[in-house]
Amino acid sequence: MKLDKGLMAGSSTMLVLTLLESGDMYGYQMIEELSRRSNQVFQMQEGTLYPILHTLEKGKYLSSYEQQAPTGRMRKYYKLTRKGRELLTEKKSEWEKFHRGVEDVLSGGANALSFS
Amino acid sequence: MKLDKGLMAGSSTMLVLTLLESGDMYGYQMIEELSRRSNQVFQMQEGTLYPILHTLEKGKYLSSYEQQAPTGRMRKYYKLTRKGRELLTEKKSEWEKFHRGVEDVLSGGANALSFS
DNA sequence: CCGCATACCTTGTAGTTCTAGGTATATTAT
DNA sequence: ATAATATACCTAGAACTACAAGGTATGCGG
Repeated sequence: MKLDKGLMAGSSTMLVLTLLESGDMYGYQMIEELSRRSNQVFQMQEGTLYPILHTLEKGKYLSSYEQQAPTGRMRKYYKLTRKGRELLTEKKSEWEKFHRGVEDVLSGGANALSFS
Repeated sequence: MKLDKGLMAGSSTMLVLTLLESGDMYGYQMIEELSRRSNQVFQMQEGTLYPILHTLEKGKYLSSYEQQAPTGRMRKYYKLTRKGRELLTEKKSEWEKFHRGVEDVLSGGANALSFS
């Protein structure tokens, strides 16, 4: 990533699952799509992505199938399973909580004006 | 943390520096204050905080001094240095970029409606 | 034919957090 | 008095995550 890599930890899985929400994709494509959607902020490395995909597949969060590209090359597509969709829901909920927490701290304290 | 610990990676330093922006604090107090400001979302562990403080002090981002509490106990207060303020500015800027990137991906693609 | 983009993969390293301890003092409950 | 709890600091080792850097292979353009 172009950012502090620490920031990515914990959100990579959510980002990958989110991509697959809009349709099956193969690994290389996910890297490009993630870059495109984030305005080039996220440049995920292959060494980051592939292990994530393998772990998610082992855990039955994704399934995969091979398909020949128009060019003739083989591509390995990944598909969200039901379990994967559930995981994504959880991850998004955690992100919301985390995000709100950070914003609260940055703004000097939760509910600073909530009771006014 | 009560959240996926991966999510915290990379933002803990920013959160600690942010706390010190509003005044000198000692470690134990930071943990309580972080919890309070985040509505109990962030429960930083001592094993997380103290190494961060030591690393920041080694890097001259913080200075420290001891002071006796009204109770008689000694407390080690930390203070932001100029270098620390600069680091905080950087960290906040990175957080903004990261945060925007995640939201863009979650919403299905950057600038999806920007050109309409 | 050679270089580049595509497409997949793995190993080892570095960074971060947490667990699980340890030490010590002050307050509160028994 | 004494035991338990809260305060307050610290560290070593385990677990997880991302990356760097390597490898393999195919298709296309010059």
